[in-house]
Amino acid sequence: MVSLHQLSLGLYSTSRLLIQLLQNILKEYHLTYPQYLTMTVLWEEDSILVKEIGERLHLDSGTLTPLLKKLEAMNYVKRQRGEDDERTVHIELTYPGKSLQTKVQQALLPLEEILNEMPGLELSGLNHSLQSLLESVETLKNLKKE
Amino acid sequence: MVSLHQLSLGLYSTSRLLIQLLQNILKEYHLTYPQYLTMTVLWEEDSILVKEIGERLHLDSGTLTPLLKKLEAMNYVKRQRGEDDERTVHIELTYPGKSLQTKVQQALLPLEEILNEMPGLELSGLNHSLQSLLESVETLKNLKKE
DNA sequence: TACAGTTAAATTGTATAAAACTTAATTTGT
DNA sequence: ACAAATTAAGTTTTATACAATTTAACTGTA
Repeated sequence: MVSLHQLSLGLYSTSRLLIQLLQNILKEYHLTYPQYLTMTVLWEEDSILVKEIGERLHLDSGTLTPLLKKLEAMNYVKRQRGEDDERTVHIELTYPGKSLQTKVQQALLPLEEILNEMPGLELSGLNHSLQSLLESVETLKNLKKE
Repeated sequence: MVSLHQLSLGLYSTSRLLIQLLQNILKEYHLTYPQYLTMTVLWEEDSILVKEIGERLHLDSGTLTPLLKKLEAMNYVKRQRGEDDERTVHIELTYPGKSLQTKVQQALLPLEEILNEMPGLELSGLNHSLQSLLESVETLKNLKKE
């Protein structure tokens, strides 16, 4: 039986330390990690609702609204009320926001390569297990909602 | 080659969602997850320096100082300046802090069992890979310090 | 033994997270 | 049609994270 304590501490520590490495690279582009994540969602699919960004990153409006306002202030995104449904806000990339993609991805490549070549690390297996655990945890969260 | 983006997002999401499940249980004891982690360190070794707690949890004094003051306000720990070295602060469990251990661990057991029995989840392998990645990331962080 | 360098906490400032609540707009059930 | 329920963002509050700076205390060494 795996200790829940050890598993959660491992996830928590590894996640935070890896993000620190990433932020070190991202700071050159004035992006925090959650801001970068938001941009990656938009690079994959432009013009998307706040709610949809939240679903993909598991973040809610309390986190995203101020974050998106900062990205707007940096002129990386535009925010527009939906015409059909006035409750929604559509997020669109600006030209500077789009051009950022290549630069940021290039800047992250060296770290990606170093990690993939790290001896004794089997990242694809880890990645796969993580997705399974994520699904299980989501299932449990939804169960408790009833 | 495993995508750094996908790996970090998996770690980040899974960590946060799992912690949400844990907080749901911990709130009955008025503990947040980082406060719980701090208590687990003290349950393993009582009377320890802030710096040592920080090393085990990878947290610095900017996070721990206010957190420990809250635990002190709840009467779970005592904070004492070192007599030999006035710069240090020793953290000790109070009696209520010690008694909390059994209660909290009991309360977490059901979730631990559910996760261990989740079909398709191989937690011990995940746990092992996580520790390897954590070590690699620590190594990289230390390299960059130079 | 001065004293530059280091160390441990604390403080400051910025940016998340997430629960709880509010507001405005849309949907639904009858 | 229309009141009730739901939904999407935003706001508020509390608690991290963490970089950067500050302060006080300790240490090695010329």
